[in-house]
Amino acid sequence: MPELPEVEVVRRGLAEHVSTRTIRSVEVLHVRAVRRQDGPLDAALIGRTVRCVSRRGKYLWLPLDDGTALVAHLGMSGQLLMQPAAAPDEKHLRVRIRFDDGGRELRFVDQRTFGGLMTAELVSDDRGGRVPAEIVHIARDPLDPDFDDEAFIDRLRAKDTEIKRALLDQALVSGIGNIYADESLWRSRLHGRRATGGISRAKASELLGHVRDVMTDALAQGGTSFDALYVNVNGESGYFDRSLDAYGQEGEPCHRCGTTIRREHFMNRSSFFCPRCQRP
DNA sequence: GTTACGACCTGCGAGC
DNA sequence: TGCTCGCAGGTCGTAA
Repeated sequence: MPELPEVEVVRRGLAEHVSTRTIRSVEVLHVRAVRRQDGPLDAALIGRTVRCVSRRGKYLWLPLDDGTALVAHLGMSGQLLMQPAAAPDEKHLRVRIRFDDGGRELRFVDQRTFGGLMTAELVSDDRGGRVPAEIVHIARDPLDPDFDDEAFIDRLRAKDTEIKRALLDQALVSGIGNIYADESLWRSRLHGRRATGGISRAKASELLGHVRDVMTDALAQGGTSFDALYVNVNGESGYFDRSLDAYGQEGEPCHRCGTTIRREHFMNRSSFFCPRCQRP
């Protein structure tokens, strides 16, 4: 489950490998990987030069020299790999992009096909930055220098829903998935089913601080990897899974109070929490 | 306008 | 050994 730290690891790796390179060919091996693309992907990309690599939340995009961008979302199992042309194809290779310098090619590999690539026009956001039109509804993420803490707290407390549901709402705050939602709530001693309206400003601010901390910690360790699905552009795994306090810890003692961590179903997924530290 | 929920998809492990 | 079923979960479309 690539969340913000994992996507940022990928962005940094891509930036080293694709900036200023010109696309020579595009090969789509699975149509579902380009289901959100309007028109042929190759026609939109061939001959275009990549300027840099940008990110908002879990979305990555490569601004191109014609004012458009190649947008990527990794979904649950997507990988963007830089591979030598001679390297054997991955089992779940979906899209291959070659560059005119003949160097390493960019491969989009995705087992569960929840991720995908598309091109989009770049439009201005609320601060004058340029973002793909398809993702203007995605909120800034907590590591974005322009993230507005006070506005987030206001909108969070104004919502009529549960706190974990709000954390996973990418239109409110982006980049948080199931893993870091559970970790942030554990650090904040909040149960995910707590009503957003009942959260004080101070508690909401504390929660936001923990969201930032857990993401920063994960980023420093190369992200969270449970298996070979979650890797950087060189196919290497991160180590943050060894630092998790709640997610995946069902049956283990809470690192704070020793109470057994429990799991419950919530929003068609699993939530992990300490029943003593995080009371509903 | 806001919220909730089902569908999408594939590989793996458990159970029979 | 082989089959079935549940589980993992991010995003979007639709219903309420």
